[in-house]
Amino acid sequence: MTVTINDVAQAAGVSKGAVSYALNGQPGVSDDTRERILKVARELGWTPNLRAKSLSSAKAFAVGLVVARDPRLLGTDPFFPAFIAGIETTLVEHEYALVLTVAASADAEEMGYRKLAADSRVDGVILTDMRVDDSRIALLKSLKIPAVTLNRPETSSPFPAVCMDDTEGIAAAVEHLVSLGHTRIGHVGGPQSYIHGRSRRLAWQNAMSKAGLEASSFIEADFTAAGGLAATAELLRSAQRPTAIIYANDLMATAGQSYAQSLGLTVPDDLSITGYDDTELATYLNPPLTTVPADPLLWGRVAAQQLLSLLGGAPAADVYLPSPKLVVRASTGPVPQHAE
Amino acid sequence: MTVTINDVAQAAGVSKGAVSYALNGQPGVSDDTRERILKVARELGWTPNLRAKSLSSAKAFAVGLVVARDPRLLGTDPFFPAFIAGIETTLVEHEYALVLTVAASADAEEMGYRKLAADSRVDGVILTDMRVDDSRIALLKSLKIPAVTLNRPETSSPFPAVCMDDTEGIAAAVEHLVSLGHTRIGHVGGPQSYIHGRSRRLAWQNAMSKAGLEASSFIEADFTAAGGLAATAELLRSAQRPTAIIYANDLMATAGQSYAQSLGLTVPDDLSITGYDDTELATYLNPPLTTVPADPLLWGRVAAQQLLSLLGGAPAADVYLPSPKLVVRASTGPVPQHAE
DNA sequence: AGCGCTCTCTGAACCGGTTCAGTAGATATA
DNA sequence: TATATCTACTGAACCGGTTCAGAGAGCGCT
Repeated sequence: MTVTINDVAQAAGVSKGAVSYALNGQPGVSDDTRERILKVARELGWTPNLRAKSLSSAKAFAVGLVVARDPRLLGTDPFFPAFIAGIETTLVEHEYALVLTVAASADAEEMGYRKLAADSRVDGVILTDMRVDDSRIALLKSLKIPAVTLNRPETSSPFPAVCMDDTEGIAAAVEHLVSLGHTRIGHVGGPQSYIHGRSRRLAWQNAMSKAGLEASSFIEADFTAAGGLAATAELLRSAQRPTAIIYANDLMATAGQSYAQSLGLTVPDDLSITGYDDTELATYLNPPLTTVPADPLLWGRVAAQQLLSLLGGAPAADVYLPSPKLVVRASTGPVPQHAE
Repeated sequence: MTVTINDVAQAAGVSKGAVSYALNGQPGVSDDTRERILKVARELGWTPNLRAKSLSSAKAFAVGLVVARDPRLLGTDPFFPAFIAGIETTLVEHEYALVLTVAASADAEEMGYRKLAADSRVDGVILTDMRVDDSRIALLKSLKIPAVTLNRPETSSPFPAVCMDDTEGIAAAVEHLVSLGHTRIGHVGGPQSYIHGRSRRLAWQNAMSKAGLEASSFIEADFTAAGGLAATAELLRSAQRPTAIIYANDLMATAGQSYAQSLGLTVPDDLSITGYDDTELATYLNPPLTTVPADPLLWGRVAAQQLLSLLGGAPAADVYLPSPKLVVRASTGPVPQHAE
């Protein structure tokens, strides 16, 4: 049926071992013999059997990604598909595959990693959505699975991180709004249990105090449209209603913008709005959204590269990606006169 | 190190073969011996080595999904993440894994399937985004990979399909608009090379002629926000400007709605709009979007079930999922007076 | 010539399961 | 009692690679 290394050995008149050495570019065969073996293998149309390779070399030639999200909300996050696509661009070049697991709960997430480990499905994993005190680090350490994290967790981690600073973009958003005369700039953040939820809030806080402003209007939301709406409603109800809101992602910003408009407010005349992610839709909203582009494609590509080089035995060193720059569109404008 | 079937055999005082039979619930060992072997295996903490199983049983215990999309646009489609989550809910129950491939081009897509086949990474695949004359069917047939398709392709296909009728929802949208007095109802469709792009257009056409209306305002777009905007602009420029537009997905509808609003039109007073997908954001737009919920989670779950039972040797039979029903929100309203 | 060394290659073990042919013993059949 | 049948199990081959110990051949050096 399919041609095996045995067939090649027989056809070339050498032993299995010699064929293995020749095909893997290892020493142990002369150049002449190597050429001959390769030629025979080519003629016979031999292709390596990944399963056999996996068994004997104890490698899976695959990396894993466990996505812990409410499945119903997973579709709302534009980050993952693009991130996965980025991972793939690297993997295909190295004949690796991506094994994807979706987990609905924290338990399921842990089980996901445990299954990947127990079945040796993967040689390493990429950790996204790092949490402030992330139990996965200890888990993976105990499971002895190499990993790469997106951004460096606060917990001490033995795994290399691929870092993309999101504070600069948020700070730029604050500065941009301040330059437009805003002083009451609110922030609708993501869950503060996530390091990116927290770092964006801190970035907003720091930029605010740097500008001599009080960072008082903060609402912790959950990155969903529903959460964005609720947080916006709360901010707009408050006595010192903000004239601008910085959202931790585009989805919440869009929901907030729509909500504000439904109240009769005009964006940006009555309320300025910024997002984070720069989803495709952001450009096509009315008004188009001022936002900070995440670059999930690049992030995925580099994270996968990082993981593969870690698997190849390279020392674990963090990689820093360029900080994304604020993209100014029409959802931000001068502070309203009456609010001065 | 890890405990193998050999260790169990030795500890139980039987042969490897007996252990294998016992662990797999196969005949060939007495109940007493089986019990004893299972007990020993449990005590020793034996877990099957998937790689060895894969090699000897020639199965991968994984299914594949090749997503062919421009990676940069992948994030805009809320379908995939939820669909994948649905697949996962089935797979975890059966100890199967999902191998995901992202392909940017048609060539890459074919390569994706070929690689999965050559490496025997998967035991079967799920085909989404069926095209009118879909080359993947012949490809998979030649590669001898079992498959399940989303909806039945027009090409004759040996693979079972999981069908979810989208025509009913579109027809309902037309009827809904007709009942509101609209007569000029346009359609912004997806690429007509996709069967779901085409079937939605046909559903619109049929419903229109059923209502005695002319289905003349059709623009073929590409499911992206940019495409939705361009198509909307074209429709609104036309002499017989439609008073309502049915979009083939929410993303285009949202972009269209924003564009219309940016022209100073009011939705739905000047223009009614419907989408397709019922993304989370649809509820939180201003106005909230009338749309047809796709149920990617269910679709994924059933497709995976279908594939697994196919792999288990069940005969290939199509499955029909309930047709999604139109969800009416505030983006549709009575036809404008002056347009009567 | 004798020794050691390197280079090339072989044969077999090994990874951890599955599966099949064969056998011993118990049971049924005539 | 002799024979056929069945059950329960063993031993070995097998899946398709990797890897290691060791055998010869060829070479240089003293």
